[in-house]
Amino acid sequence: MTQSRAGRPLRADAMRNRLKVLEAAEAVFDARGTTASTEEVARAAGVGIGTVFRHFPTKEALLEAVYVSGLRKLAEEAEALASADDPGAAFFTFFTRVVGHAATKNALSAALTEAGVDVPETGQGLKQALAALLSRAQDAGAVRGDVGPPEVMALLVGVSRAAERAQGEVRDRALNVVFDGLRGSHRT
Amino acid sequence: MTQSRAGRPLRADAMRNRLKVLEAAEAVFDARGTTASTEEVARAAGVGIGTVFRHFPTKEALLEAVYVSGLRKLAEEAEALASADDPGAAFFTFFTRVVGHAATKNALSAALTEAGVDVPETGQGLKQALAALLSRAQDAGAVRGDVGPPEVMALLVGVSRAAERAQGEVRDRALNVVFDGLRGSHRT
DNA sequence: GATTAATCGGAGCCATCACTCCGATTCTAC
DNA sequence: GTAGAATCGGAGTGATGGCTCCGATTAATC
Repeated sequence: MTQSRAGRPLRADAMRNRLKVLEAAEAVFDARGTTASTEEVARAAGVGIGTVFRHFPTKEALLEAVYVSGLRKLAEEAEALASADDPGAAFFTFFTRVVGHAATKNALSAALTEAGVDVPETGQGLKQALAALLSRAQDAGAVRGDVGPPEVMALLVGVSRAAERAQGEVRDRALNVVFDGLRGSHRT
Repeated sequence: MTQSRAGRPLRADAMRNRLKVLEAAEAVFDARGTTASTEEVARAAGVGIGTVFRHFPTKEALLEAVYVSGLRKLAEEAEALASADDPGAAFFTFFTRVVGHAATKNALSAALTEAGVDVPETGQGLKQALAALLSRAQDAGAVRGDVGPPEVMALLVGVSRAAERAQGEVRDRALNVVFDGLRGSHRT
């Protein structure tokens, strides 16, 4: 049997390089889009291409690793807000932050988009954290009751995508429109 | 001087092929994304690659032609709704239709996204038609007054992008959230 | 320090794709 | 029908990018 599986400690230089590659990939994909070449990532990380492919056997695997990393950070932010005093503010703060990140980090909105489909386990973590934020905000009356996590995810993806282009005041006003919509129907 | 400029009538077969290529490009890019190869477009059109490049000297030019075509159709829809009886309904109907198209036509949301940036003249046409729809809806009190065409465009792009993934009821509910937000703030 | 196994690096392979070139074909004008 | 020009088709070119392979290097173990 192959003995490479299971928690063999991984050599020190290997661990270092793995991290360097991941960070470089994040930076490169954010700056130049997910079509940036693997060689560019390798250069940015200061390692050879072979090393990149050793750690991430496929470009897709590398991308997924970057996505997972980004989504995990978002999930952590969501969890940090989960016990805030004002559930409504917590929910909208989270929403705003995600959109803000997406505006500068190209890879993040892509990750968000995929999170709704591929469901790598970390996408689930984000969904759960978001569901918690949402349901607390709804209990507090800050968000209408007839939307669920899927709808919020869809809106999050949409606004994040839009934020890649629209910036500044336009983005803020568009975001406010969505927020007002989320707060509740204005009808009698 | 080169005499190819100005309205030389263009040979009959050339005109036919130009149309075939454009239609095929639209279909292929919608179905398989804008990364589909030019050769695939040529095959779908039933012509040689050389012919495609003769009419559209660059893949970018071909893409732009597809975008312009899609945006013009949208602009026409908007203009058709411009004189409807109910300005509010007209505005929201247009919004819904655009999102509906974007859900199935991959290239359309890309075109919309670019329309806000590259501003090929047809993008302007759409913007003007949209501005007219919006201002009539606002005069009728159906849409809040503090949003302008840029914000609506941003929302249109965002929701269209999201609609590529989220479908069915989720899409409808998310759309309703945005619509409620557009109708007006619920605050005192 | 020597041994051994894991890791590194990057030249090179193969596939893909945008784009060119030119002989064959087809349209148009007379 | 014919001449001549415009157009067509698709093999070929150059560039790029994902991925492999293996000798050189380096970390861990004794």
